[in-house]
Amino acid sequence: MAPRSALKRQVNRLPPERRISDIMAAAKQVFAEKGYNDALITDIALRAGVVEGSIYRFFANKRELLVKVVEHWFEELLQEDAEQFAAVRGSWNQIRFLVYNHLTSIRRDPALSRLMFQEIRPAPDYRGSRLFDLNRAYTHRLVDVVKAGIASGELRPDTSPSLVRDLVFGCIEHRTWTFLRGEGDYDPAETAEAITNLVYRGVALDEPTSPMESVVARLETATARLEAAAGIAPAKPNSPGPR
Amino acid sequence: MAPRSALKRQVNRLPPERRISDIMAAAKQVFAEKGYNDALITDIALRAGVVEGSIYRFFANKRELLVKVVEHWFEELLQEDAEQFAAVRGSWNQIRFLVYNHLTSIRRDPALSRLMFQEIRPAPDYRGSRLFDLNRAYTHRLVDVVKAGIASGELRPDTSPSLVRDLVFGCIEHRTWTFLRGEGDYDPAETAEAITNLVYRGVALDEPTSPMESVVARLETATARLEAAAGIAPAKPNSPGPR
DNA sequence: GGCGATGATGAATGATATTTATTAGTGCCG
DNA sequence: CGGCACTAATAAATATCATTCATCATCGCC
Repeated sequence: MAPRSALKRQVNRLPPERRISDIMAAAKQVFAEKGYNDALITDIALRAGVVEGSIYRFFANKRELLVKVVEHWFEELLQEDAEQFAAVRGSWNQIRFLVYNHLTSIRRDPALSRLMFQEIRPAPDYRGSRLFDLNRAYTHRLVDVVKAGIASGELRPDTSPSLVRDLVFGCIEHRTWTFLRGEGDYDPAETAEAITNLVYRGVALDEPTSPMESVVARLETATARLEAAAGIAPAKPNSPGPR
Repeated sequence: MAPRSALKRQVNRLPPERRISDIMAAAKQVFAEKGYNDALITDIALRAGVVEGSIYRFFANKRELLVKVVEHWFEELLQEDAEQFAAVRGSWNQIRFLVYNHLTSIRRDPALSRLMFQEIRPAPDYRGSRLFDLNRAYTHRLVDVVKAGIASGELRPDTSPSLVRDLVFGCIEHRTWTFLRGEGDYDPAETAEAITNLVYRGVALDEPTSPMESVVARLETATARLEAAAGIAPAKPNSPGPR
């Protein structure tokens, strides 16, 4: 066939790992700035210093690139606070820690959180994907907390751990949509405290009694309010649940 | 310029209202079946018996068409159960009614619910849109329930109504994602009961006591289970209704 | 029964993701 | 050393839609 061009071509000779990470870094920026649909492969290629076609050597298509970028972010998220969490004692403090952490993660990376909620999770191939497993591990910490709380006799034995998980993470996501659309802000400490109190009352046999642990306390910006609320609570034991 | 075609054209002469409703009906089907992105204007036009260009006489673009379709659906949803709800007494029953209704609406129209959650709500122009107002009205009923419950002394005075709203609707949406992706199902009655009990305990001064009202009971698909659970609850009459 | 006005038509346009023919490098074998 | 085959980068071409617009069918009016 006829030659397509007579121009001399510049060839990018960086090693593949480097080009991949350049592409992913560029993609992360562009997806975050413009969202999935408005992010152009051309933009990403330009910012990564490669040409469109090169992206397709490493990623099957635009969506796979998105998935890889979000996976990478989520993996970091998951590791970040594992040892901190291990030090927290008591159901109330543990729930609060996880709520606070989630609120903080969303606030730190609203654009990627949005991509996760809006583009990744609703997709029909989400279940079975790596991100599904990662997210499961992430939210499962709360399930374990509830199970442990039941086992130790602190929480009602008829509590459904997965329902608590949906209650907590659902509430957080619902509450953060305004922020995710760029229309407002929230105080993670204050919000975490309010959510935790409400949920804890729903699952505990007694009102919160665990001492505020230092790990958690350090995260607080509204400690005074918290202690006031803890003082109010009437300590009335509950009847055992249905079934 | 040169004529574009020598073929005789068939002209659709239905009245505009009819063509608009045909287009919206077709769009509703196609969006529901394929989702926003994979729905082609060509498909919609074909199914509506009009030509692509005609759609643009009535709708500025594909997205406006989507918004109008979802608005239409949501408006019906909002009216449907207003008088039913008015008959429900007691915070527990009211919360349960709203939760049950939402779970049922999602289950009845998963595709449109998805479009609402995935395409409409995250958009930057959502706030200020008609759907924002409609959704606000929809969820505000729960806010009113909580406010009334506080006023009547049934619920804790330090309860945040908007937090309860986010807790409840967030939980429901989180819990329904599996179903929305077409991967499972749930029993609205059972789920509503579980959510309501958990949330109610978090906000109530005492354990749930309202009798199951007939309006709610009629909606049940798992009546037996519900009544068993109700049998357990200590029968203590409630303070009078809202306001 | 011609004459504008109205609005329906569907081919053209434009924007983008993706594919592919082509070519720049790279190293091996003679 | 110098062609030669292989790999991988390039950018032009293609494919897929949403959207626009020049044209024309139809209707009401005279």
